[in-house]
Amino acid sequence: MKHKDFDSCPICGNLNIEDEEAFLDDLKCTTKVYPKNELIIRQGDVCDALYMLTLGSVKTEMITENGNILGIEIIKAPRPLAPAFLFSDNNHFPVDVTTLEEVEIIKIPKSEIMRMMMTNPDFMQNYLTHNANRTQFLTNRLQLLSIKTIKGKIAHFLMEQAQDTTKPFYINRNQSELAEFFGVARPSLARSLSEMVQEGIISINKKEYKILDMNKMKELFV
Amino acid sequence: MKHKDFDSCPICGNLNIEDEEAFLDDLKCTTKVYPKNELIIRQGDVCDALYMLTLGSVKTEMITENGNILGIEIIKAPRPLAPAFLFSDNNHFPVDVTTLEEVEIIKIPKSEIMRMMMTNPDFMQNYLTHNANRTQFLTNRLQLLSIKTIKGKIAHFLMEQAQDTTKPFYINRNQSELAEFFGVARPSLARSLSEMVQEGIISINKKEYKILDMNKMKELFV
DNA sequence: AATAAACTGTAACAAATGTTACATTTAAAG
DNA sequence: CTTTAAATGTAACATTTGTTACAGTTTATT
Repeated sequence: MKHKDFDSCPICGNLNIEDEEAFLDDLKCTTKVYPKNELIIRQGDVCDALYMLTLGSVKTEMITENGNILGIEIIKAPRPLAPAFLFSDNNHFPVDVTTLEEVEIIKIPKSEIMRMMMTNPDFMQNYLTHNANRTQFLTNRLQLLSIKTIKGKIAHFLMEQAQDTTKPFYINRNQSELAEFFGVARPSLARSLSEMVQEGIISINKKEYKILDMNKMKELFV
Repeated sequence: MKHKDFDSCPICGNLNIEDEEAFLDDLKCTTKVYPKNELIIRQGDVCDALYMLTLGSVKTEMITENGNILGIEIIKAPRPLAPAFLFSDNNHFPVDVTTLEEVEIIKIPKSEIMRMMMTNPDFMQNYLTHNANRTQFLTNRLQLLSIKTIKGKIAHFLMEQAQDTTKPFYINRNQSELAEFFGVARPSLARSLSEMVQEGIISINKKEYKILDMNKMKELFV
């Protein structure tokens, strides 16, 4: 048994071939196919197994991969559905999950996941890294969202993006995307940006940004 | 070697005594004592080991345990300092950490943590659970913060707190604490609350809340 | 029971952001 | 190069929230 997209799975990706074969044959799990537009996981459902989406795509209200919030997130195979919640004390799904097409889901019991981790260091490393990345992402979003003013968010974001804060750098998102990322209205963002330019804090040329006044920049984090 | 507060550590707490002894004796780690008011970890530092705070307390700018944001978080021993970041791809500390008093920190290499996990199922379970709880907490905060209006935040929060939405329930935080939790000003919260009462959506009696109109409640999540 | 402290309600006003609308500029498609 | 669509700049106004201040209420302390 060899799965088509096994390699691109964030958790099972880097395992070597031997392991992959043994891994899947060995795994006590149930595979299930769901039709299109079916609600497969309800908010509040107990999460006692890892749901690995292996074929198709589902949608869920969540924080999306590219950082937008409370939008509909579309998850495409292969990806685990909520790997972090499997081990939390309050192990309930935080959201509904609905299929967008016919999907295949492998349901792996928690005990099996733990066994795999104990026996396969790469698997454990991948699992931990995947969750760690998610945590870091969430922390970052939370820091950004907890800044009250739009100018503050801009300042935080730009300082994070600029490797060298003395040189110009590129942001490859347009204003609409940035506004959505910040959770603010597009014209409001534009106003704040142009004010920051007028105040001599930054300069903008298309998608090239430059920080001109670091002190004023830092004052914006109130 | 037996550590005083070993049992109250979220990760090493539930291990049985045998394990505890073997565990600590066996562990290839370095213990270090830092004086008061020293910056021991800088934002951006590479995080290649688990920093376990075993004695004393430190402060860090972060999301606090009780949910307040971008405030100064005070961490008291025993607790790991940033267990999630150890395994993330971009393994850098997101914040500065400064000692508040003389502290003792055990620095455990990543490889040792992995070895412990492989050999000690309880340890692995604890580590995973601790990180999972953190993730769930962050997701929850993010959902709350991403609601734009104060009334929306209130609605979200109350619906989460009420086990049975048809019966009255208690919130044991006062208005100031709630306002801080929501990241809004106290008088603004009071205004929104009293408007929701006037509109017949909820009733409030001291710290007893009741949801009166579920439909109007749900309309607030715009 | 008296006093002080903390908490709550509320009002007037300031500030920030959202909304709508439209002109202008830039990028993409033909 | 022309035409069209997308992105940006900006203005007027509405709405929400913050700020400050203070009075009324409740709770804790003595």
